[in-house]
Amino acid sequence: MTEPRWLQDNEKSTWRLYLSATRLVEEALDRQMREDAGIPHSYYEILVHLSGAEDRSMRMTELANRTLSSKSRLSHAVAKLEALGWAQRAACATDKRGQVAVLTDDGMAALVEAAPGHVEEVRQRLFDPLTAEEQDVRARACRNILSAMGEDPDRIAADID
Amino acid sequence: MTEPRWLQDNEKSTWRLYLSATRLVEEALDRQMREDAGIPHSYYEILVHLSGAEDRSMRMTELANRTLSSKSRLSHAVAKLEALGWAQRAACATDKRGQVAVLTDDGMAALVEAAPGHVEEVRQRLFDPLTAEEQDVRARACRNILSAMGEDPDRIAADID
DNA sequence: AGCATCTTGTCAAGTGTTCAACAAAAACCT
DNA sequence: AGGTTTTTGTTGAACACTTGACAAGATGCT
Repeated sequence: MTEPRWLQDNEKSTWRLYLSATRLVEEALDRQMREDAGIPHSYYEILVHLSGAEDRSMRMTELANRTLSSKSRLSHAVAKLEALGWAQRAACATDKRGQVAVLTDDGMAALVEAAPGHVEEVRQRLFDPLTAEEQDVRARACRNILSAMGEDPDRIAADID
Repeated sequence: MTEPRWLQDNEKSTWRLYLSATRLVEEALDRQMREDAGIPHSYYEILVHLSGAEDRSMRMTELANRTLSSKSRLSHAVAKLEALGWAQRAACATDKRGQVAVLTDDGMAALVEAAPGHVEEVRQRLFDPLTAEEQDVRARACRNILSAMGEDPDRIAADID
């Protein structure tokens, strides 16, 4: 067993800054969405992905992958959105095991209503405080981190599978 | 009502990369800690803060502030750590409302046991994939974001109140 | 075809978090 | 002093998520 690669003081600071910043941002986004639309930020993302899909619908598994969600989590989430009348489930035509989640008109309306406040929050928290160069470096850094975790940054950036 | 400042395509990509990277990192850290020590990453942070404090103890409210936690959340968390025998509550000498959380010897042992794996995970996910310059820019970016949210980056970086 | 294996989506139980309500003590007024 | 307001920390209920088990259907193998 080799000696752990402990963090240096400046690395500790970087680590604390990272943790605080990312958490506070996540928290701010979530709070804004809950106050504005009554749903967690992660549910909003489901609406966004559905709205951009063909027929406003997507297979559960694919939707889970794109929203970085487990199948179980997505299943619960869609159940909740269904109860709100913002999504519906339908049988999949080509796979009898399959389900597709569909964004309803009410769901689309809720999305349109919530979008401006959400975008403004994202801008204020994540873009306005950074210079263009810092934004570029951040994007590159995120790509490197994702690559190191076996993800394909291009796929994520373009939101395609 | 003015037109929302919608995100440009490249900003959308940046935003997706950021969201994916930060979430996957958080998830990896949490998973590692749960497998290694049986507690969430956020509970581990409590142990860390207590271990660095005078007498290995801290007032609940101060501990909540430093761990970016609500009082309620911390209260539940410490209850759990107490059940594990890793923390204890004690009355505060100077304020009869107050409680201090104390790290027990068992808690310290658990911390020492879990630390190497945790640090290694942090390194692999957040430091190894980035150049020194990218690390610097990230720290600066986090500072800017925190400042914009009304937090004091220096306080956070140094972990002092 | 028949049989094993994998995939899909759900569900129940357990865990962690938030929210609102609350009691007790401190701090702040005049 | 007496009364309001604030701070401190906990609690219970509702909510969100994870895990593991599961059934139904697809896929692969021979």
